[in-house]
Amino acid sequence: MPDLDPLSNPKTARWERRRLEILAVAEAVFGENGLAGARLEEVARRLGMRRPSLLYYFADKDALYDAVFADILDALRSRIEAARSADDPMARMEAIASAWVDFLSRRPWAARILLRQIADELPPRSSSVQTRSEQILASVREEIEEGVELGLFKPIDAGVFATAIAGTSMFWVTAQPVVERSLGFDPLAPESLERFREVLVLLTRQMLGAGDGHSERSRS
Amino acid sequence: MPDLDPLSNPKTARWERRRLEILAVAEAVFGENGLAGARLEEVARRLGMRRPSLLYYFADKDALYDAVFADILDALRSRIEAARSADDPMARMEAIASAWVDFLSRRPWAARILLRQIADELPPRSSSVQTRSEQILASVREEIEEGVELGLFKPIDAGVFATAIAGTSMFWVTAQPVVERSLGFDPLAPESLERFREVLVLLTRQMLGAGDGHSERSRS
DNA sequence: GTCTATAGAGAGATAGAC
DNA sequence: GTCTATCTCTCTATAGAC
Repeated sequence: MPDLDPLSNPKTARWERRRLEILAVAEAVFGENGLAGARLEEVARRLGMRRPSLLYYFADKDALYDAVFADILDALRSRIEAARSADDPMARMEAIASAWVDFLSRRPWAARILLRQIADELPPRSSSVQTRSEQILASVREEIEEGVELGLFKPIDAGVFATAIAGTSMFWVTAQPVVERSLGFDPLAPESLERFREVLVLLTRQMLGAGDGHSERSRS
Repeated sequence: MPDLDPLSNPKTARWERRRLEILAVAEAVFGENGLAGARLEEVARRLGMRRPSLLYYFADKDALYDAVFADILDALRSRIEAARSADDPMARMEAIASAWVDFLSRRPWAARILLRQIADELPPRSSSVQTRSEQILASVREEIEEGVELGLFKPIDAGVFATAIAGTSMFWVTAQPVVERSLGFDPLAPESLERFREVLVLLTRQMLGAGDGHSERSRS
């Protein structure tokens, strides 16, 4: 990330502001089209500037994408950390699950970018990105391990849990146009989101072992 | 789909065989790179032929992609239809959920292609593709509605259910490299898949309202 | 059917004026 | 800082020989 040098210069405030404007627009364009499909021309157009001007702020297309992605992960991480303030472990896990839906539904382009990142299977583009992803995963794992140690959670694999919550949420938010067309309702409407959040919380409790009150050893 | 004319010609058998070979390779290349990122050069290379030869079988890149996608949906649909043969409604729903994981885990490139298709938010590329998607969704909805009418299922929205099952499964299969690196296990290993399938079946029962044997009208 | 050769269209990146 | 002009590369698609 050659653009992150904290120059601590004069005029840096205006530069930083412009940078953030570009990031916001780029998030939408990358979200709509993916990295390969996105056009710098389109980013510039929406900002009312010309293509080469973008490259004054970001070294190249990849650097711009990396900055967008890092920004998404930072925001996500801070949401998740905030959700960890609840008192008991199960409430924390439910809050984490809710934080996911909240974040993704308010920032749907981010959901698409994350989804494509998974689908592209690429190793994270930069080590800073990798670090951020791992921090988020580590938080979730820590919470689960704590609950397990306290005897409150089933020893469910953290990977299974995180995949189920993250995958369902991302898919829910992202599938909006398809679902809306096929089934005649809008997954991002407040009622739909609320219903979905309930399902997700149920899913969380189910996976972690606290059902509706009855635990279940009756199967397996 | 200009390639689908059932010419019923002589020599058509060989032509059809070659077509299927190309489709299989193209599925992998599109799965790895996405539509925009895939290179026809790479498809041709893996087949030991040259780029223009591909265009003898498929009009252009988009037509090739559409054929790959249609093939995936056809295979998926026949799996799901097969899963509907079980006796009671809940067993059918569990079989459908299992069919998803089975299909996706055996055909991981298809999972990526489906995932990107969702992320790309595009209207289906051709009407035949749209028809196929809707048939699959309709099957799931029918099953749910039947169970609801019989009083066996909660009146859960079909969209919520399908999204949760499909999203979790696709994400599980696709996130393989990321999860493997971060958490130290392979989501496609048989044991992992089995564990995941159990979670998915639990999730199915939970969402549809049949817990561990106790149905609950106690809610709503 | 498959090839070589090539046309043609984008798109990213750079040079350099203002 | 932002622009115009342009270079260069990559990839698709076509023409036409064999």
